[in-house]
Amino acid sequence: MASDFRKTPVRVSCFECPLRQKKHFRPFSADELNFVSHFKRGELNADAGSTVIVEGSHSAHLYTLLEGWAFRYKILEDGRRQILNYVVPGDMVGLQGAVMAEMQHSVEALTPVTLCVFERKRLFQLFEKHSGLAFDLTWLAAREESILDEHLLSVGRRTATERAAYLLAFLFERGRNAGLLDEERRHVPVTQMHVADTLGLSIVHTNKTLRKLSERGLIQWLDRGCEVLDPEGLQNVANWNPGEPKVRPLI
Amino acid sequence: MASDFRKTPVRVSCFECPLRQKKHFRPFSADELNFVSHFKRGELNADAGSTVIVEGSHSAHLYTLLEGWAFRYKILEDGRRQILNYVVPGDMVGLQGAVMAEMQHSVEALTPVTLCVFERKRLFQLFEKHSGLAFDLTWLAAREESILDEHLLSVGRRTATERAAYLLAFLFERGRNAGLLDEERRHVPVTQMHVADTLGLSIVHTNKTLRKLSERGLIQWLDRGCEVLDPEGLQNVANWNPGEPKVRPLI
DNA sequence: CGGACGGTTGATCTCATTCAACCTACGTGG
DNA sequence: CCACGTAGGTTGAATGAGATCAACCGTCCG
Repeated sequence: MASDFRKTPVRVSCFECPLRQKKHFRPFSADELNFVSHFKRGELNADAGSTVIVEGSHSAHLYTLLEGWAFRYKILEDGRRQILNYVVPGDMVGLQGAVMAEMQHSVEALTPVTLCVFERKRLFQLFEKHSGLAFDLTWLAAREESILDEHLLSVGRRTATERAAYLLAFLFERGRNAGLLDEERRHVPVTQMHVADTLGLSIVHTNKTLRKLSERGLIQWLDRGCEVLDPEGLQNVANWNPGEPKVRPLI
Repeated sequence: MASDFRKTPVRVSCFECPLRQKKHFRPFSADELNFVSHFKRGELNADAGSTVIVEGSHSAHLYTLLEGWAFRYKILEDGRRQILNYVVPGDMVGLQGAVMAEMQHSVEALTPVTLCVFERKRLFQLFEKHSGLAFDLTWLAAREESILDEHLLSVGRRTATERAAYLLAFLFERGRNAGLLDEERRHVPVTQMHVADTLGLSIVHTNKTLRKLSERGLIQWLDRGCEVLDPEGLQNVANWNPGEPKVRPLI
């Protein structure tokens, strides 16, 4: 599983970072850009299905997803799995391991992914010399927190149909903001197993619930993934709205 | 609801902060202590049951809980409520509102509480001049995240009994570390309604589940609260362990 | 003294799990 | 080239965990 890694030296320079160009991300100052380009130590490539970070590990690195889809999850001893959140380009993973002792969750790639690798040791330099970036880091952590809040509300209090609608609307929104989805590419690369493990449902019931959403014309299920036909319809079913897409930081 | 506030000028000086003395919190440097004592603009007192922060508000403040128990929650339009996490002394609330636009959840007092009030505007000074405290802020955010991860695992994948055991073990642990509980005072001040809304269960089923835990001698339910008799027993039922209690930052 | 709040219990019902097939697409090795 | 295994998806039937409904009790409080 965690075998197909190619850890290469920096390939995409931060100066030409494809993410930075997108209007969804806040621009760096020249100074910050310079720092980040030194902070970045390399890139990590991993195939779909490979485990990028293992729960319990003490990694010397933290990462920003540069390309592809991934997800964070936890498992109980007997194998029950809960997917905690999804990772799209611009999201940071491994911060927990960096500021606390060890990782409390694992991360797995949904598609082939590329991650920027940063050295944990240098994190304190970021805090010391670049308060703007430090603030951004906190911003990202606060945002992850508010996403988890919404997921918790969903799993705890929404019905199966509402949950499924919420999740797909959420994934569509995130994918769109990260530039992974647009009018042509509307394909969210998850299996029904992923949906089940995110929503806290069995796979059979997930299947039946998704089928209902299909029949209502809100989504279309394809091979290993889902096409969101009516994002707003899903939002209505879930009684959720994503709020204005804000410019977000990137490290 | 949000009526019984007494916002007073600083009463407890940070120099004599009762929390700082406890060995669970990391000590401040003289410089940091000085900054924080200026950062703090006052105290907020609220009665049990009062709403301290309302979802959707744009508060000019952020807070650290100095005394008492509180909780964060979200509600759906039709009234379904999900409790997201509990707040104990030393925990910060309102950071979301400070770094992002507005609060995405509400906060309510479980007992009479005292909060230290900080001015949001000054937050950037903290990042600029006190990287150690900025790091601590990130540490706190990362920790909140890992707690939410565990809650999500619980609500999504644990059985009702496991969930209840986890929650009570968790609350006991947090209360103990924050100095709210000890050999004499073992009373966790929640109603069964709070437990239900945390676990995503109905109140009836929560009652029956808690009863089973009582019968097994793990807890004892009292008026408006619960006494944890066997924390380790609960941890075993839930298949959860809290890990080494680490020294934590405080702002 | 009435009402609100918190807790308790039994009966019934339903949403979701589990079990058990079965189907298709895909990849691998004989 | 076919045979087989695996991954993902689908469907019906049986079962069960938890929700809902409906009482009822004690305590506190205005």
